[in-house]
Amino acid sequence: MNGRGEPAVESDGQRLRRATELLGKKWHPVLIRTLLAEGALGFNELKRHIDGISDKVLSEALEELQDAGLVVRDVVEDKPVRVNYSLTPAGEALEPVIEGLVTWSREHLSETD
Amino acid sequence: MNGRGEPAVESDGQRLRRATELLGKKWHPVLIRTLLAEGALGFNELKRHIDGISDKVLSEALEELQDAGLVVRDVVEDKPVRVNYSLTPAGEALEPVIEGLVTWSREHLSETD
DNA sequence: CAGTATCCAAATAGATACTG
DNA sequence: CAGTATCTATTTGGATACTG
Repeated sequence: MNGRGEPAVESDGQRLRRATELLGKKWHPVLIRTLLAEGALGFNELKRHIDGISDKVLSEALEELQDAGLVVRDVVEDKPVRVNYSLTPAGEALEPVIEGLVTWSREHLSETD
Repeated sequence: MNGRGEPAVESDGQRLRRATELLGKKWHPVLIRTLLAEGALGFNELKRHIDGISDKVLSEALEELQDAGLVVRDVVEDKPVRVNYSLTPAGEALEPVIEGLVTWSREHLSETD
């Protein structure tokens, strides 16, 4: 099936691009790493962990991570409402990849750029 | 030493950011992956492997990868001159990380975005 | 507490044409 | 073959103020 030369399934190259595009966003890696280390956190809690991020940018980043299926948003109906953010299994599965990046960076990226 | 709270060495967070910033550039991962698979390649050769990249963008990307210490440029004095690009050990050390990303993407990133 | 709305600046990428 | 020069478009990130 599929008459012309178009690949029937997504290529590794495309997959790699989508993964690096996602992790290349300025705040995504540190957000994921924080949730890996701390478990579920509320919006402002997360914000305090990150340092330097604005409400708007945090809000956008969390939306993107939800859309990608890495983070779940859980609304706890209290007064005032509380919203918890935590990783999905897909998000948790990034742990070895992220640690690989940290290790690679430590061993091969000069500190003086 | 170092009186105030500034970290004496770069934190893992900063390292992670520098690594993902580098790999988050649109063409860097596929460039690295191509050089991993093919070894040394000339400018136009590399360009043919990539598909869709312009001279300018390829040229800039290669410069950035050299500056980061992942790629070496080797000028062969022929007529016409030939310039080979290949990976440094630091570049080659990315192989498992990149394969980890591909695998993670295949297993956890939905194809329908 | 958990966000939105605006407006703005900078970084990134691409098209196209030209050079030694 | 191996690039550089321009100009433009798009994407991303940030400051600030406001809302339920």
